Amino acid sequence: MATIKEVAKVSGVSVATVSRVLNNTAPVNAETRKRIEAVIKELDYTPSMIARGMRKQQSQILAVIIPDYDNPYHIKLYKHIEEEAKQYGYRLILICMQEHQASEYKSIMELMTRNVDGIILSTYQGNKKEIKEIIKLSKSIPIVFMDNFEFDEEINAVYINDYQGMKEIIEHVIALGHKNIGYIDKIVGYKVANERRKSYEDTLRNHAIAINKQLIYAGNYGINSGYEAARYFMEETIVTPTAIIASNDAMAVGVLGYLREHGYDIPRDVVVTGFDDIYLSKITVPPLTTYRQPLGRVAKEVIEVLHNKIKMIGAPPQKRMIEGKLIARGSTDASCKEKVFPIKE
Amino acid sequence: MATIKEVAKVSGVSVATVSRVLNNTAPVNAETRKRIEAVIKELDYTPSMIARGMRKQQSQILAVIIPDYDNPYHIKLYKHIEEEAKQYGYRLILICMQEHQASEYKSIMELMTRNVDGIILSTYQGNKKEIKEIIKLSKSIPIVFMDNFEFDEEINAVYINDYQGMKEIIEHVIALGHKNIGYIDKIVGYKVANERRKSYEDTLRNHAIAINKQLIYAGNYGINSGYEAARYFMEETIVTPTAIIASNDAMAVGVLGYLREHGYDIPRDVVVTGFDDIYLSKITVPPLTTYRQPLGRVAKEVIEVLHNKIKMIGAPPQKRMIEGKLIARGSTDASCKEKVFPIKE
DNA sequence: GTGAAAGCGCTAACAC
DNA sequence: GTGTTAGCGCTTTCAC
Repeated sequence: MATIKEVAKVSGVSVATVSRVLNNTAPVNAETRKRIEAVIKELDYTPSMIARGMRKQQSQILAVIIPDYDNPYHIKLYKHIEEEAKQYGYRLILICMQEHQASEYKSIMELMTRNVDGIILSTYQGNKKEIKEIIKLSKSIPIVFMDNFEFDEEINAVYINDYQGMKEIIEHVIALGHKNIGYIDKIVGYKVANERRKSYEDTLRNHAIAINKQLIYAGNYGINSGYEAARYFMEETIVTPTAIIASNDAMAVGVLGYLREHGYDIPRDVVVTGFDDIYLSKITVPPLTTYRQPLGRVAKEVIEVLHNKIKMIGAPPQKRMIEGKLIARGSTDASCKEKVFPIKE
Repeated sequence: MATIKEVAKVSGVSVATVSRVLNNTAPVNAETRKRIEAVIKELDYTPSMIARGMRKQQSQILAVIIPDYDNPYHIKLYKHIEEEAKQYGYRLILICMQEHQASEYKSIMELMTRNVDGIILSTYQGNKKEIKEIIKLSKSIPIVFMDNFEFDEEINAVYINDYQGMKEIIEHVIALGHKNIGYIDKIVGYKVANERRKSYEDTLRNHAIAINKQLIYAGNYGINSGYEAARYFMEETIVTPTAIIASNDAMAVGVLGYLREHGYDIPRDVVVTGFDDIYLSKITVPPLTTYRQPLGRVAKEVIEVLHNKIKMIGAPPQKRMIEGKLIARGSTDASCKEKVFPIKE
């Protein structure tokens, strides 16, 4: 790999001048510029990002921290973030907490030693104490939270209107005539889980349906825990629900798995809903009613907020909430004949 | 972030000595070492990987290039690679070609400017000419190929025994009494596609079944193209196949989607098989017969080969082939009552 | 066993 | 409009 020095030598100028044409940071004689550009092409020179990063104390790399590779939701989010980040010239490091002994805090520290320019934190794993630490860290490195935060903290955050989303789902199910509505939660609830859960309870109450604690099951956002939840609802509760609301799609897939395995007809015997609208929700049998998160939009906001923060070190913290959309499919509505294939996006 | 200089100052030694205790690169007086270690802890100092990288001309970062985020196969592979890479202290950059206008070649060049230590190339996108270029690049940067190569090239490669895998699948289907066996290929065939296709043809021939070109459909490894293939087989071919062999799981999912949509009973009317054993293949209705790739093992070999190459710059190229395993499920065998949930791994 | 100093490839003052 | 130079944080000779 050629260096700036070689380019300078071959062009018969100083490295400063080469740097100037590279960065367009000061006027350069047109002739000289042309000559240098020719040499650059000739030597196939590309500036070392690492040296540049060393000098500028930044790397043009962002890190995305997610809790789980198996949930297509996170991968889809990552995909959109990557696409958006590219526009600004960032590369991404993907970190999954699931695998790591290390805490999110530790990971962020390590990322800082790599001069990562910013961090997108889309996890729901940390404990309160660690979140506090991370919020402190966010004074020294730009971080956008996508979960794991309280509204009153001074942080950057981009998130879906979970409350509204769950409200629409519950009202959809109530409108179908259901009263015994099981709910699958996430065990340790941070923002996402809290909002959805609160919405479930409020909406039931608003429709004069009493909340039955027995119809709330603590899952973990994985397929298996949805399966387990369905088993619990069908085999162990006093009142068997006729509707099962999973607080994400992956768990709903597990619910469908159990119900199918045990001969239930969906939606006749039981209706099922998810949340997120990952592509899985289209290929299940029947396809899943869910709440669509516009992840393209989310990613756009995330990168915008992060980039602002990176450019203007003192930029005020931003919180942006994004609306999703109820998607009714066969798991609640037998008459729904939405054409599933070809799957778009 | 504290620097080595501050540590040196506070400890009352030179940066060289601090560096020595950091890297254990020369004997240091026990007392001095202890003092320095205390200061390191006190200042919460961690060496800047970027400065270290600058100096040592390496970054402890590997890049993984995959063709597609939507196929869980690649994500699962990435997951295993990350886990393995961690043992050696590497971080990973994930690049998906699908999104990028840029070619694989361009991406690799860019990666080089970031001092990436090595590259894992698990794509099937490039054209012959570009592959040649990349093979040239592999002289200057360690690359492990997982597809897109010819056996006789002087490169590092880790791959599944695709030929054997497809052979087992086809023989399984033949044993079930099928003779009209449709096959869904990948359009531009590099190694993976070539091997599977060749195996399909050879195995048919070995069992005295004539190859019917009309029963071979060119897909693209995506769910939708499987759907399209099934439509083609069921609506357009003269002989309608009673078995559909998809050369990966994602396409098989699409096949199942079409067949279900049109009221076929699987496996009674048509049997379907995939390849890879991604988790999707367990949650389809019915679960999918497929060939399991031991990706943990694959990742281990990949990192081993790559790391050797990074450590010993002149290390001879290595090719490692790994065996998979036929997994028969409900899509070929109605009697198969494999318990799907909870999904393991 | 330890320190001084060069240098990795680049950018940005500062001179001219 | 261009060159010289310092320095980003680290490792690694080379002296002592």
